[in-house]
Amino acid sequence: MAFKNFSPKTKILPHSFYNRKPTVVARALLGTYIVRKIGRNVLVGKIVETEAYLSTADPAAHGFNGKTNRNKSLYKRAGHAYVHRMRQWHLLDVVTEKEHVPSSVLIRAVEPIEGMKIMKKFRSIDDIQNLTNGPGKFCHAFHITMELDGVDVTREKSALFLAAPKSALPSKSIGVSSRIGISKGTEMQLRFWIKGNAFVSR
DNA sequence: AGGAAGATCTACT
DNA sequence: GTAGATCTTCCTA
Repeated sequence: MAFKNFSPKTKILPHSFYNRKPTVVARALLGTYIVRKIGRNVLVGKIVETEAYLSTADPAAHGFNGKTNRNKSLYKRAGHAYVHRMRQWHLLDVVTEKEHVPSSVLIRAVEPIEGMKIMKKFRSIDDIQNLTNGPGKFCHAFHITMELDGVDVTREKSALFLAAPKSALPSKSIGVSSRIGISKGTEMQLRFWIKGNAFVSR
């Protein structure tokens, strides 16, 4: 597989990376690479915006009212994908903390790194700026569907996994605000993004 | 059964 | 800045 902007030798993020508080993981995920394999094609994006969801202490978290058929992947071990639908869109979380604790980090936006042609095809648009700068748009561009719900993202053979950046992001360059699009838990400062990055959703 | 709610997006003013 | 499209799940609002 030929890459221009991404080395496939980059280290995959292990289970221990995710097995921490969602606030810690949400910050640590900024600048990491998300890799989506579709047949012979590979899409790569750099994560530039995340939100933390805090298990049963957080009224905006999907696990707040307990386990259902829809959110059951949230209760898996850290490092699994939780995919759900929001109207006609899909949204992607990665599960954090230990098994049976429904905390997670929502991937809100990425910067396209590899496979932009395919992303454009999935999105049916040509504007790179508008390809992945929101949680629904990103999942559309990366063809993240319910098939990926519950997938282990710590395995390189999975259709979806995450890889570490070359160098860590200085904490100075991380912006913090309240979360977007929710009606409860809006007072908590749980949204994080890379300051100045053009692919942050707003 | 049926309806409301929901971690969105686009197109309009 | 706001309205409307649109789809699945869950609870009876």
